Amino acid sequence: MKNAKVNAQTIYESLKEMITCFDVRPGSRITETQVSEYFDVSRTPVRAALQRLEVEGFLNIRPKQGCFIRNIDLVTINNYYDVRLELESMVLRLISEGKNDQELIDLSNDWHPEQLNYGLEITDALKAAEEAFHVELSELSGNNVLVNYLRDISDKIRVVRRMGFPDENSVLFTYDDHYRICQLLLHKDLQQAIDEMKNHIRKSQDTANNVSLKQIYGKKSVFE
Amino acid sequence: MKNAKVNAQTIYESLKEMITCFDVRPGSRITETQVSEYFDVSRTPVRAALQRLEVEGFLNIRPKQGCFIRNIDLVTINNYYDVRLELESMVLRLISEGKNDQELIDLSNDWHPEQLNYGLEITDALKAAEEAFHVELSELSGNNVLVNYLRDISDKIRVVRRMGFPDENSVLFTYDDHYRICQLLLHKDLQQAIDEMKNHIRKSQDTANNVSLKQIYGKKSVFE
DNA sequence: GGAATGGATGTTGTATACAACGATGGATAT
DNA sequence: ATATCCATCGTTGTATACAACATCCATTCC
Repeated sequence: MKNAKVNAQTIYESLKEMITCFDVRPGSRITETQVSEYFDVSRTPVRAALQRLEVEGFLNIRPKQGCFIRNIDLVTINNYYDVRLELESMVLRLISEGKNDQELIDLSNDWHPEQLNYGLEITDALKAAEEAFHVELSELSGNNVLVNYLRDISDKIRVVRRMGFPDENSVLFTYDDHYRICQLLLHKDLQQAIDEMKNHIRKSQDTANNVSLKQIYGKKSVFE
Repeated sequence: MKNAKVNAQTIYESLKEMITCFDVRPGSRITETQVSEYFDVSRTPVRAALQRLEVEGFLNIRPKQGCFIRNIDLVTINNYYDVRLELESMVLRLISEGKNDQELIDLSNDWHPEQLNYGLEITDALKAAEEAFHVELSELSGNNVLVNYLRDISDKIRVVRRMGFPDENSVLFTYDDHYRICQLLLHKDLQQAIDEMKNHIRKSQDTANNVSLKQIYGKKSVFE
């Protein structure tokens, strides 16, 4: 890796990306020396990045032994989904009590099923946009604590969530769901908006549960 | 400070305690050198502790400038309380769907209004027990993600929460509330348990909003 | 043969020196 | 008097050396 402005921050971001995209295998071990040689820096900024990742729950540092990438655990993933369901419902409730109609209209238009702003292809950009929709929606709640927790959940379920696009049909459904939820909110139909959101999230959760984790664990790690 | 097994972990814990109890004033600046001299260690373990505290939101590290203790902000505190209300309701729902009757009975007995296990005096131990009750309750939900978020919330609202005991009466009410919530859950009366919990939490939130923050900001910082 | 021992190696934990950058204040020019 | 520049100092960021401990494996002892 070229040493173009590599610092603790960029190392942190790179490692986090590698971990959440499973470029390093869950359960595998990485050492500070390995990473520092990979990025061509000293151990100091690497340590900072690794320690932060440990606090955020992406890996586990065992004293004098090494850093072990956290295993995926379907029970925990489901726990995240359950909490997400509750918090996103809260988001909708707060939005319906506030007055952010213009922002809601904009968000709604972004996902208009006839405009297909993000295309129909299953690209990384589309998946990122799907994730961003939920974050932007939460920001309309006006509760930043809520936003931060939902961001954290997004980080933790990213991989399995991105497997929730098996075909183009699922993409169309996403446009429909997002658009409809916004419209229901605009028409102050909170309860149905919540129901739609729950279905929307449960769909993603179901595919997560059906995914064979073998395709994840089969990948080769970057640091091997 | 004597150098008896002072390491990054203990520095982290000490600093966190100081910050959440306002032994260091919000908004004030501390430097790595200050802290390292205070604990009589090098900057290295201090940096680890400070960086962790930054990730957890207790302070803000400005490059080449210093670490600034995060200010208390009543809006954010209220945001935490609002999310807490939602998540503790979820806890009750999950408990009512599970089967942890024995643990519930134990917890209930701990707070029996006629036994007064934790006394009537407004001590630190009592306040810690109040906090522990909610954590232990959440653990009965079986959802560890939920437990972690509630722990985080506890950390963030600790100070204002602990001001929610103005007199002995409030202590008695705490026994009543805790006991009643457990009993309602045991009798599968979920909705009323949730209502009681909401009242219980709102009481704490109200006192938080009425507290004059001056008594917090008036304290003298340890590192000055 | 099996268990205990001891050394070699690898890893994180800590101390320290230096680098990079921001802030401050005084000197100087206009 | 005011604005600009420059040097100094303080602070965090990084590199590196060393310390402490865990693990592994060969050797030794019974």
